Amino acid sequence: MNRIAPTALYQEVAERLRQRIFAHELPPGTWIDEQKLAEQYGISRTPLREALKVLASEGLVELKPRRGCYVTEISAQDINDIFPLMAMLEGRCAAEAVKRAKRADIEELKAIHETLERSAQEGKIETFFEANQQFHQRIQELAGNRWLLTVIQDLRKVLKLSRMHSLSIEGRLQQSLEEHRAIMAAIQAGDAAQAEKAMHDHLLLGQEALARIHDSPPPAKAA
Amino acid sequence: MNRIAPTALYQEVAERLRQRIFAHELPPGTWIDEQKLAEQYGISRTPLREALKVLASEGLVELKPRRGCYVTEISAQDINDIFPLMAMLEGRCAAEAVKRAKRADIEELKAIHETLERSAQEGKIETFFEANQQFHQRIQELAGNRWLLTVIQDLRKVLKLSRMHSLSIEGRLQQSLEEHRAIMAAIQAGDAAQAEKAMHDHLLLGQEALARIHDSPPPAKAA
DNA sequence: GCGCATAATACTGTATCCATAATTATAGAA
DNA sequence: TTCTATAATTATGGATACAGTATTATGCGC
Repeated sequence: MNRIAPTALYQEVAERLRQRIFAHELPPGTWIDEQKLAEQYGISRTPLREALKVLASEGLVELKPRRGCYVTEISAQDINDIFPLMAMLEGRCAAEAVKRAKRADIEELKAIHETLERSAQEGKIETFFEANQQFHQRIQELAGNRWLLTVIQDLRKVLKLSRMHSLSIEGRLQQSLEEHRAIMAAIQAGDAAQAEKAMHDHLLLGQEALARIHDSPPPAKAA
Repeated sequence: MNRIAPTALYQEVAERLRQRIFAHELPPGTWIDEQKLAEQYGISRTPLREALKVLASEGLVELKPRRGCYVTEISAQDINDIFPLMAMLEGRCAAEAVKRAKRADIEELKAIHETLERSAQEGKIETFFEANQQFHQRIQELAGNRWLLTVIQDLRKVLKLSRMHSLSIEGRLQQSLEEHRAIMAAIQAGDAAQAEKAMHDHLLLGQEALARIHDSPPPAKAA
């Protein structure tokens, strides 16, 4: 009698596949074996195929007619296209958020930011990532534009295809923290233009760090 | 032996449904009867359902579990969310296009613009719409950012759910033409910032016109 | 006469089955 | 030994059949 979550099977499957793709358990370029997967999940191919259609619309997989389904391989060009776009979009979010945020909203953001500071100091990478994600998402929600939110989330899904995405933060934790402070300060000051710029630059600096990593492969461990 | 276009059935079906939705032959809110449609197209429900999954990802229909599929009803709020977003995105396109355009590209744009002028003068609405569409699309392509293009096209699909979309141009043909002249002039002058602003304003003025139409229903005919 | 409950109908969601096309392997010829 | 052609195997795409749930209509009780 599960009244909530009347979610269809194909949606469940789509979500599970998303997680596996983001975790690079299914790396870019991988061929997706429908029969094996269906068997593995204990379902028929029908809902699985419907799930793949959804993932294809999201750009996570590519459906080649009569050739099967492959996890999308994202190019350096794609990364270079998406980051400036995200910088513009998230920048806009920050500006709108400042304009619309109530006192309580800012307090909430501040609390998330402090979690970020704390987890950075204590070296809790996992918590840091989570708080970082929350911080950005909360700002996007505060902007109050459903479609702006949708577009950003769609693009972020594509970015997650690249495992570098997370490395771009990990390698520059202190730097990232500084940028977050600037964003937070602008929001608290109610300065929309400054918040927009700070967020915009934050994203672009992330892209630059990522480009540096890309040039010199192993970032910290044995060279 | 059709070597090209090995397009799957579900894609064909998706495209036909898109056209019917955009033409308001299937108005927003309509329930989509899978069995009837499948019979009508002479296909089984399987590819039809796959097509519906794709349209749902595009936001053109809504899939309510165990309740069926309905054409998305777009709200005034959605319109107000999307237009400023499009203004920003198409503005960016214009700026990027100016930076990247070669001599020949500008000539091509100019040719399209002249078709626009001519069809406006001769009152050929259909041609005008087509040239208008081409003008915007060419600029977006010149920007050379695959993801920027994708995002804009996705949002435009949603806008097309509202039949007002076209009215917002028709009611202010001369005005729209003026704005296009400003855009074209900035591009020819190689002024990226000015092109961005002109394109941005062009979109926002379209939104305003649309809002005015919305307030006073019949725009030209008997009041 | 109105409201609620139960039953019947119809549609969605899933599974199984079949046909077609692609890929791979094997055999034969150069 | 290598390349090509043909055949076989395998996977994708589509159709049909079945099960479960929601909605609606009808009948009974208050």
